[in-house]
Amino acid sequence: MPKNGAINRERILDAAQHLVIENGFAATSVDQVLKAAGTSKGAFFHHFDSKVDLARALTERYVTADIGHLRTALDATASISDPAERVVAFVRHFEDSAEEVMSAQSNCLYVAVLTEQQLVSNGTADLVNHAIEVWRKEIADLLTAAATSRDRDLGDVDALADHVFVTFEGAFLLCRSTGTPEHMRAQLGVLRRLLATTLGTA
Amino acid sequence: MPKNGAINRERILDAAQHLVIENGFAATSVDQVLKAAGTSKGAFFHHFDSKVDLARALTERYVTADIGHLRTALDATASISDPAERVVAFVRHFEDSAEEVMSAQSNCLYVAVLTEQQLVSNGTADLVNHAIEVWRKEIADLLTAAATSRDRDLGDVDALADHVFVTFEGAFLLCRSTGTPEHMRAQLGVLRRLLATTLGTA
DNA sequence: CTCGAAACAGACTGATTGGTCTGTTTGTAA
DNA sequence: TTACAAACAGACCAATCAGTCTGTTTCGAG
Repeated sequence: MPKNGAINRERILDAAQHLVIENGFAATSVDQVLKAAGTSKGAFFHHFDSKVDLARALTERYVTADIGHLRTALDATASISDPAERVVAFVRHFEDSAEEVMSAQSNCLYVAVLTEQQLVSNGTADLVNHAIEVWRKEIADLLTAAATSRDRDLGDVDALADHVFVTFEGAFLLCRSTGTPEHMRAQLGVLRRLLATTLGTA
Repeated sequence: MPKNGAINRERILDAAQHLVIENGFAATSVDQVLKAAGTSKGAFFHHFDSKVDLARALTERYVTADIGHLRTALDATASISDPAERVVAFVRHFEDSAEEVMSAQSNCLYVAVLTEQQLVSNGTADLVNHAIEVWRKEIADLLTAAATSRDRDLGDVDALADHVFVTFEGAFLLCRSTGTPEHMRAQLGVLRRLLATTLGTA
């Protein structure tokens, strides 16, 4: 295998991710990406079939990282024996990393992808759906365990689990609009408080 | 004043709003808008200085309607004497209109606007900020009254108030990704349950 | 009826777009 | 060292873009 193309490919993805999160997908031109990545058109279309193929690859990588963050939070709280306490600690884990996340990116790639129907209908949104389903399943398991241990009725557990994703995305937009990244931590704090009260972890 | 231009202007805004919500702002061309509105380039640039000026006008109108929905919900629950009960009824009001909203639009214009940095930095996002602030203030007042009447500590009331906006936007994205508009009602239901528990309205 | 400005219509333009094509460089296996 | 494919560079192209310009229509004031 000649010349390690994977490195350049990653450089393109890095530059593209930054630009797409910042300006949106349609508003980001291939030429802009090339300039930012310091590479050429030949390289780009060698690694990607088209611009929408870039979106696919971008989302694929982002989803993998996203699920990685979920696993990290699950692992970090795995030793907590009380299921309700674990749910609270799980959310608090994200609160603790909120500043770090928001300083690295001013928005979520999912927002940029879901904004454009062409990406939703061509299958790129399916990748986001996968992430949503993984989050839902893992968190629903945590919540079900907590509900059982505290003998509480949480209603629609899947919907409650989805509310974590909803809080993240909504908070991203709130931060973006106000230019105040601190909202992310605050909204995760709201989520934690609400869950703690509901689970009786006062 | 010759020929009622306001009518045609509204037609352009209607067509543009639909296209921008569906495909995003940058992915929507002026020509597409003209075709959908059944008008011409001359008409468009007579009513709008530029394409970004269209975004401004679009957002302005959307914000007005958005705040209108807030007022409607406030009015509809104004007769409820128990402040905590009113908060719950306030959220339930949006639950009841969730299907209607989601059948009319598959996403929120705010998402499309906030996706593109050019619109965030040129002042269009400031219009969204105004809407956010109005919602925050009105809901914070409701929450403060409820907290006082039930003698509860809600923590950061502004952040809790913002969580309504956060839930809306997050739910829009969840619906959009999964193609399941029912998530909107479900997420508002989650929000209502969490607030009811926190306010002690069981 | 006239006249002037607002309200349009649509051909046109220069810049930018995603994508192609030809040619060159690079690394490796034989 | 040669052979070959992957990795890349960049000129090039047709299409589309936002925006301009010239001319026409519409309508209300005088």
